[in-house]
Amino acid sequence: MSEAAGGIEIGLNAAIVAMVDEEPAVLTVGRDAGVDLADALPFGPFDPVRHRTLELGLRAWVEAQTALRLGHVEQLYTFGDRGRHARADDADPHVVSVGYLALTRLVDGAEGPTGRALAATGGGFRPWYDYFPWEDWRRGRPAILDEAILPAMRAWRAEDPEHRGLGRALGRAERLRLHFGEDGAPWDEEKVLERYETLYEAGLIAEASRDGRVCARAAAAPLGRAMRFDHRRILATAISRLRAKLKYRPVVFELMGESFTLTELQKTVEAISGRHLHKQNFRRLVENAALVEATGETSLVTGGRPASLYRFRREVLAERPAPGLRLGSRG
Amino acid sequence: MSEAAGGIEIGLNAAIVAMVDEEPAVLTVGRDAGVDLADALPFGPFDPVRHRTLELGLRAWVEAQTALRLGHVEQLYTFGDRGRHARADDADPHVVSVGYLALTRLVDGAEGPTGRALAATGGGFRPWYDYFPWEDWRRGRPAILDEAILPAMRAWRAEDPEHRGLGRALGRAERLRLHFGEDGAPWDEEKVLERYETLYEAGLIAEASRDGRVCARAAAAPLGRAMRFDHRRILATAISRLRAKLKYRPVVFELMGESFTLTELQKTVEAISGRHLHKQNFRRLVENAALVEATGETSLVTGGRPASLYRFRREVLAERPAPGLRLGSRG
DNA sequence: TCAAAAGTGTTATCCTTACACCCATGT
DNA sequence: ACATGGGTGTAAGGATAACACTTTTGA
Repeated sequence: MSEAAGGIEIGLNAAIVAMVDEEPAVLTVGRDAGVDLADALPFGPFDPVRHRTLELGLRAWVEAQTALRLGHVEQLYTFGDRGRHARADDADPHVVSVGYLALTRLVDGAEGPTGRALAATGGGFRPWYDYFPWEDWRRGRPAILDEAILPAMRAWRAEDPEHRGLGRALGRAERLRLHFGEDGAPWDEEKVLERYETLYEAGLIAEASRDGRVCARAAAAPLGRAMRFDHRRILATAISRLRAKLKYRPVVFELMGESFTLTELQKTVEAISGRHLHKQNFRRLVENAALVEATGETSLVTGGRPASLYRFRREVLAERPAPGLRLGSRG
Repeated sequence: MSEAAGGIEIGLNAAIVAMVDEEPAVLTVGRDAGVDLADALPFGPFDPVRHRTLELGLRAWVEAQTALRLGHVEQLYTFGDRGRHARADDADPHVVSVGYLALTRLVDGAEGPTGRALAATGGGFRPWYDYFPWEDWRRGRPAILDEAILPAMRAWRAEDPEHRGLGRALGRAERLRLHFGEDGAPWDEEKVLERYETLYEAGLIAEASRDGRVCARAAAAPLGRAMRFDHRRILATAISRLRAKLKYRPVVFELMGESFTLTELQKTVEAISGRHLHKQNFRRLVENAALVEATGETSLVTGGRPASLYRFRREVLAERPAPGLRLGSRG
């Protein structure tokens, strides 16, 4: 019980999310080291001598490197996987990495903190649906599902060795039903991680080849943009969490400006949850959740009738135990 | 970006939960080292050379040391706090600890794996409400709330330096309302961690004295049994998570035997969620969630009319996207 | 005058809550 | 017979889902 396993490093990985033109986007760093062609999430080592907590450590290096002001910051998961994190060779020091989700607001287009952020990291904000095109149902069912994913997944299901989950794990058919909505089952937008992991196992994700899997299909027509190490998995975790949290915590407002129209708010929620919402119901929802209040001003940039501007009512935090946008199945 | 912070150790802490006579109990290890008088959660170092993932590492040492078979295992949170984990002196190596929740079933009273588990660790399973007496509302509002906690917390609220949360943090009055149900607000049984942290901040938790806080009140009449380091915080996290998860995943069954009566199931759910449920509504809930099926047998040990025995329907896992006991506000 | 987007009112349906009553066994 | 716990039916209320329609601007 006293054998210490020394030589471990703690890495902090952050999925830093902001809205860029109605699109949820994530900060990626450039391929500065030239090690790999894929995008990576910003990464920083945790130094327990300088920082009292993991979150403070994260905030410190993010703010130092990117000049972004982080709003909501949330720990996602700690990964200790060998073979996923590091490349196959075992010589490098072991890195246990703690994944974080952070929300921020971009002040301006190209100037301001944001511009400097991009310059400093050599990367930039990129729409998260570039990495997960099958998660964007805002304009209906994504074509990639029926054209590429489901045919391949049905083949994978057919070659199922035992047609049933062993022990408590789900079998392939069940996972296809529950996570991908096969056989008329509903699509659950929160199951982003489950879908990613199932695709990974089925060998449809380019990253899986590093894990010693055959990726014939992945090589032929890659599903979404790849990322370094297991960063795409961290991003999938981040999206899952954000989509879930939206419903019981007012996190959207961390991504919005000071004032906004109800349509802008709806577009943001739609962008995050990846689905279309009914205008009328969404408005009533916001209304009787008392999440916002009118500023009295109107916005004329909409193209039609001017829209009232609203601001977030901070008071709800003190009023309601779980303030959020409890979108039903239709919103 | 390349400064490595070496010399860190990864510790794995598990809140291993099982039912002991209608009480949720947690495995604690004895004060073998004699270092501290308080109970501790079982702890093991993570050795990345021997174990591929954190969870496998955890399962390995738990099974080696306790002979328990773990069912559901779930990562809770990773703590890097200095000053909470380690004692104040900075000389010892930094430990980042990953908290886990694990559910298990005790096969027998004193023999079998359980007995050996107790013997091997020098500790045993102890009701979790020993550590959190204010969380047990099964027999109505706990007396300790009105007798000790709320008076002290009102005093703490009165000496609030700024009467309002600074920035996005909640003020003392709001926290008392939302987390402790002051001023007619409802009690939310999932806010176990929030309550513990508020009590900690208010100086009512014995453990806080190690963090350099004055604990006049804590010394006079300690609230609940203390634990070593920040283990009670990990346990609070575990209870919060389990209470929440109960509602959308069939985790209760990890704590039940193969077959059980509906009343036994209800008692277990009540024990975990810490509140009383209406019999009729609970039964209907279980019924149309299709979570169980009758075995055909009956139990005669109830004292009244024999009760039908049921077993968990594993098939729901494949049928429903979120099978659980969505207890409403009354159950 | 028309397109585009904002904003309002109303109804059917389901799920939650709550209540009241009957059944089978041991003592 | 009666106490004890097991088991069932049904009505009221509130939240959700879905519908169609009016209003105000710019071009």
